[in-house]
Amino acid sequence: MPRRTLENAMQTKKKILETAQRLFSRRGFERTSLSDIAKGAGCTRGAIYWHFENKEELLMSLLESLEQEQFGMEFLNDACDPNSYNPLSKLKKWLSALCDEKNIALLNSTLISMVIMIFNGGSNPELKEMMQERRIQKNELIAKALKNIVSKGQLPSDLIIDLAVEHLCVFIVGTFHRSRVTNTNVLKNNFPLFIELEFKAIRELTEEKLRTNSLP
Amino acid sequence: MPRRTLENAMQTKKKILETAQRLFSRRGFERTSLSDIAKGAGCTRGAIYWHFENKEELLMSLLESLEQEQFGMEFLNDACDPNSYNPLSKLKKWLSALCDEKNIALLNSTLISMVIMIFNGGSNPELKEMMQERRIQKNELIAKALKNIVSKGQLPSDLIIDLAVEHLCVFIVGTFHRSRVTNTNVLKNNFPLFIELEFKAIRELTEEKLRTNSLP
Amino acid sequence: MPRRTLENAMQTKKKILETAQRLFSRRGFERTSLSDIAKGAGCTRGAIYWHFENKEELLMSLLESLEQEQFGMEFLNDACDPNSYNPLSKLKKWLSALCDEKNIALLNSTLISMVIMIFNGGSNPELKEMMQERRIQKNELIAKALKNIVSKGQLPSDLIIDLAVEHLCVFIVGTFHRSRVTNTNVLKNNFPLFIELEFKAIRELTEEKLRTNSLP
Amino acid sequence: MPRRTLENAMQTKKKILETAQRLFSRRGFERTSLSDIAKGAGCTRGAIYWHFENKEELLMSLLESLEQEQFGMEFLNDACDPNSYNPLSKLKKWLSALCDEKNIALLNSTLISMVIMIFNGGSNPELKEMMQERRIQKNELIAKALKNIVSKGQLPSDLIIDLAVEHLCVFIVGTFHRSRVTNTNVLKNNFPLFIELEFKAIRELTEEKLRTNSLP
DNA sequence: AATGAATGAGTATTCATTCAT
DNA sequence: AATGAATGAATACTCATTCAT
Repeated sequence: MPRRTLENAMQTKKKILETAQRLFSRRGFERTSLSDIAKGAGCTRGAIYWHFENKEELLMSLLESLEQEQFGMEFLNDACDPNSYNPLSKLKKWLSALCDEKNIALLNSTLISMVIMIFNGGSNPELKEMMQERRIQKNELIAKALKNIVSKGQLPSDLIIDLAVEHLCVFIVGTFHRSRVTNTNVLKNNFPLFIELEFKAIRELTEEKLRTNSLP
Repeated sequence: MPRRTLENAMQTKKKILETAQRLFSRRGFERTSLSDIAKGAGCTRGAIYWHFENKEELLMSLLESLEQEQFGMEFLNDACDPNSYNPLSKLKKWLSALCDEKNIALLNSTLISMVIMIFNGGSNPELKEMMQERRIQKNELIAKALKNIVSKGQLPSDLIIDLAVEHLCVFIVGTFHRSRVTNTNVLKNNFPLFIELEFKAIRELTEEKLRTNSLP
Repeated sequence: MPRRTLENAMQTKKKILETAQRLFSRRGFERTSLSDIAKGAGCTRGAIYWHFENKEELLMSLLESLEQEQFGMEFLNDACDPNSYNPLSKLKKWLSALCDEKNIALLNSTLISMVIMIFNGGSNPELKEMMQERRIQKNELIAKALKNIVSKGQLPSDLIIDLAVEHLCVFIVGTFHRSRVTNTNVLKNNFPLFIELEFKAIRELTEEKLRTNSLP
Repeated sequence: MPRRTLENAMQTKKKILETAQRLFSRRGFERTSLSDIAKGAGCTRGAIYWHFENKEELLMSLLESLEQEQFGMEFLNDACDPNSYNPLSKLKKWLSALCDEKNIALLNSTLISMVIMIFNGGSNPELKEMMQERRIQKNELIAKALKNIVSKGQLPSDLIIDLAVEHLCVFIVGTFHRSRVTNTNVLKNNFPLFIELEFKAIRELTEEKLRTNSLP
């Protein structure tokens, strides 16, 4: 039963995207055939090719939608704003958003695992590079936020920014991946606590570094 | 020129395994064909089928060898030993091993990325479960070590073990993944420092939790 | 902006035909898709189907237009006219037309190559037969012209018509194909000369045949 | 029923080649699918891919075999040999070979029509260029032969080589194509005669050119 | 112990065609 | 008169697997 109106066409496209997301996440890009997607979306392979150039473009379309689903990025941007009154709290809010219900749901049920897989699998070098670049940009944003926080006196003025960024990244990445695989709620329930500890650690970073270095 | 006996056969098998490891790590399981492996190993597809049931079994053989390449596990076991004089230092040593040259090399160049990919991609459910189980076991081992350390008075007696395990795991997993993707040496060069900070955080965990909970 | 009536429709059809001619000639029938044609004509596939039954019918429409673009046929007809004063010069004029600028352009840039290709490729048997018939008709026309020329005393009365037709056809076909592939101007620049030589040869045909046959 | 011995494998390859030749000639390259060939050869598509890289390579293999089936090339080479006693007769022999039974059979029943089609159809630009080059080489060979014949005094010393080559080529190409499409035996039966006339024409070429040029 | 030949199912992609709007 | 959406069959090609030798 062919759909002919614009409305129906949009629905078809949406269904294809949804199915692709579901299947790519579940089985991975390679192991998902366009046949599978077509079957799942209730249309033919041909219909997919009407809406998308090819399989890769379908993936790219999916990834673009990821961009817009990023939670809490406004908080990170706020933390970089020199006019912000309390950038530290903004940064903490951003970290909190990483572990809230909605984000965890995103992590577990959607594109993320696909993205990780694509990134880890050697699949698409261009895609990989694109992601690498995005990571670097985010690191720079974090550095900027930290500098801003230091300038507001909320973190020690002798903070070694690179080190702090790295420590924060380890914490973020760890939280991210741990959230995906753990089956307890320990992390989720204690995330505010962990955040506090994280900033305590950052605050003591320089001092601790001096102490460590002075050891034999 | 007839290949003479066992010796040569073993060499063929070894070459197949090495090539498979290299290619699976680089391109992923799906995108690596037996033809590729055969070509890389200097034999024919048929030869692979002499040594392995099929492609999956070849993968499994590879994974078994992973087990034996785990670095530093003896330190974690030592940290659990009630007779150990200084279990905390053992635990620190285990953590250190995670970020030393050899382990980083392992992370970046071998099976690990393959495993992650296989784990993230839904390829093999049994494989996934097997890995989940191993993770739980390791968590329990860490819990045991922490309890042992507490009993030796090296960590506060009111330490909330679950919380500490989780915090440590976030740190470990974060370090692990961050090592794989970063292109700077910041993490590697400051790992001892990060470990010290980690234990400082753990030491303050309970106290901080009480303070956080008492907030409005 | 509504396309107003017949005028625009005709223009669309014309554009489709032009594009089809160009693309069929360039890439061949099989390798040209209706999508390509639609794109080239600035319309959609659907529009093509409004004007033509299907791809084959589009081709047939194109071929019909070939009929009318035949250059110089009036000269050949003139050469057959018993009332013609100088049929030989008419025949020469017809041959000349075969190699003039316009015809060469036609040969190289239009349907002809398509026709040859279709004819050589077994695509359409009916088409093939249609062309075969046309060739026979043309041969008969040439025979008629030669007889007329003989009757006017412009060629020897003992001319073996069949032989002369064949010789002329070899010359025509050779010129035709050679024009298409050569990249020099030698043929084009010397065509009048070649025509003179051709008739010289025809004039000596019978005599030469007798000589040849009398050899051991 | 899989074939396993070398002998059988060769037979399979041969059958594939034969079928491909037959089908390519009959229906053209594009319109012949590997499925058709496999069916005709009594094997699977996979078997074709065992013996040939892809469809194009299968075609190339076929074309290479054409090279070796070229009749009479030794005569053309002989005609170029400065030590040849009678190069003119060698050249005539080469022309004769073009129209003998065996060659005509080749023309009508084998690869030739495929080659023509491929050449006319825009199919493969590389293939086209390859053929163009071969044609140029052959022209040069003919020029060489004519010069040799002139040097032996068998053709006038003022012969304009380029012109003679072109005239000969028109004759050859015309004969070639006319042989393919005609349904009478006139050409075949009188070919020696036509050759004699051809050389008569060439002999008079320069003289005739001077006469033509001096016309108003 | 290993090769070389072959199978057959599966994959992405193309394209002529249809048809509601 | 023409569009845009969709179908479905066909196509070249890949690859895990089988098996006689």
